[in-house]
Amino acid sequence: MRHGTPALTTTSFCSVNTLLRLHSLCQSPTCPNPNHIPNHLSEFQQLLLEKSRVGFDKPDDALRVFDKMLRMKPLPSVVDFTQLLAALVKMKHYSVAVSVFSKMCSFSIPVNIITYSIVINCCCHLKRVDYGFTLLAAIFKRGFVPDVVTYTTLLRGLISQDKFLEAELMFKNLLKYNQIQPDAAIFNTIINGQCKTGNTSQAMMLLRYMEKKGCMPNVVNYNTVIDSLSKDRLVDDALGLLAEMSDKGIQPDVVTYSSLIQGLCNLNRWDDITQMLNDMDRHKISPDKHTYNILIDAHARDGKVKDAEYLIELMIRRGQNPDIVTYSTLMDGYCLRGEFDKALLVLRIMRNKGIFPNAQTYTILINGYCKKMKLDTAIHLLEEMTLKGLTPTVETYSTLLDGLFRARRLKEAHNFYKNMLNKGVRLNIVTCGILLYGLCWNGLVAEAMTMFHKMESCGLVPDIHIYSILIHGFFKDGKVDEARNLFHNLRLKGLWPDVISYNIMIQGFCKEGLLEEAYKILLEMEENNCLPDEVTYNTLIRGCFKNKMYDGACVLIDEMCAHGFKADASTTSMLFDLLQSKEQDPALLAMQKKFMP
DNA sequence: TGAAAGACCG
Repeated sequence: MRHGTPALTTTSFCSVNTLLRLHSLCQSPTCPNPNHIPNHLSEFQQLLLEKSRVGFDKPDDALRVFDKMLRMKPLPSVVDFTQLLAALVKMKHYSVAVSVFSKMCSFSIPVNIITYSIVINCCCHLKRVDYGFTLLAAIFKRGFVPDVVTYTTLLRGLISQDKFLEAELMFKNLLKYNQIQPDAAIFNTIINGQCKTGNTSQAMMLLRYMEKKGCMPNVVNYNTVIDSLSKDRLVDDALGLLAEMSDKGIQPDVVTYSSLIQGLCNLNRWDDITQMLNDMDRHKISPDKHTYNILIDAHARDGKVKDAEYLIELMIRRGQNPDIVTYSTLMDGYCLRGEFDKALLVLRIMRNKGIFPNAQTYTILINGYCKKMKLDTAIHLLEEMTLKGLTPTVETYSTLLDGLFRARRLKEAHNFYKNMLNKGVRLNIVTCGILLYGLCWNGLVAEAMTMFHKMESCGLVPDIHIYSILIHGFFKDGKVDEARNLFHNLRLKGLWPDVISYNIMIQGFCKEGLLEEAYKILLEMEENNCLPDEVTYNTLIRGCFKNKMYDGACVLIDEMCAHGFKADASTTSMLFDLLQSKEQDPALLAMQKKFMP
């Protein structure tokens, strides 16, 4: 079997890669003299260099280089042509790369497996993994042998198009039929796919498996799993993997620590975060832009905008430039506090720094105004962003739709929704959730059900959150049987209730005075390994109060405290009112002793 | 030989 075509050798051609390196060097601020052109280059090379200096980022320039290459004698090597393709890929001009490749084929320019792999990668980025497989067929037909990179690229393409199961099967077959010697990268592609499809535990198993197969996991493999565990709020498991890494002599890097810090931020474990930062310092790993952005986000979300501002100063002092994410995150923090003047100031600062707000930045701002019920300003911002040539995303429309529904501006919401469909915005599960919630919130449960069936027929698979919204809607409408049915059918749909849906059931039953059924839900949660949270207990306790079941409330309060939860504001005030009243129940008196010594 | 694939931020 041949391994590619022998390269045509040439010494006269200044490689595209070299050009690009020069190009980026000339663009970097540290370049001593951007106009300096070495004089030992040929006229043609200087021309190329000139081109690259003014900007090789227009695909036209690359095409001109390609035409020049075609006319050269001897013809540049397969490596040179491949480098041109790689350069186009680096600039994300995937479709141009594909057309250059097809031209190469029509001119019978030699190509090899690397050339093919690059083009397959382009197809995958263009969301046409099917073309990628057509190319794989061409590879076989021409007698080339796909290597592990070719397959990794295809697997990634499948996964990026939500075909993870196909990717997994293909990977298994590649191993089974010994088509590749798997490396850490291809394992990571699958591990990452499992993580992103919510199967972190399987990812962990694959991490173990690769080791058994003699492919030592590296820091990237660990980072992938650590990140996923952190996102699943299983930071302690992630910390366990960190310890394991050091046992195995695998050095953690800034990505490892950033993921862990992210996980700890979500749990507000500030002491542990400090310890991680100290650990990094000890290991001489400096926080990078991502790390700072994570910390800034955590502080901003927690309302600590002053600390967030300080962190931005700190990152600048440490040589990390704040980017659009940094500023957008800070803006989000201001919006959360309703400090819109400051949010708008950030927008101005960004522009002054030459960082232009994108659709997501506007969406954050629009979301902020919607959450504070300033719908008209939000709508105005939508117009502004469109005028600036930014295309609102499905998230932009969704947040506005949510605002309109909550403000009970139904007619506008309806028009807005139609408008959004006309613009060709593809609905996702989150938007559907917003629509269903909005309809239920306005007492339109029947419309919500119609919409629900419509979304199912469109191929959107409702998740537990969607069902929770509908169940909540039914309860709100007093339709207990419908709510109960929907809940009991969850298992038939292959879904497990989560703590939120259980809480909705408990709240619904309590509202209807069905305390026994509510309590049964609590038991069911424990059976299904879904631990009750503070909301669960508070809801049930308030239900007991309302139905004068003070003994039950007493027991539940003890149980809640034993789990480390506290009575929330509404439970406390309800208890306070009860104690003020004339009722003299022994259990009430006992509670009084407990709470008000 | 080279040139291609994998992890972290709104």
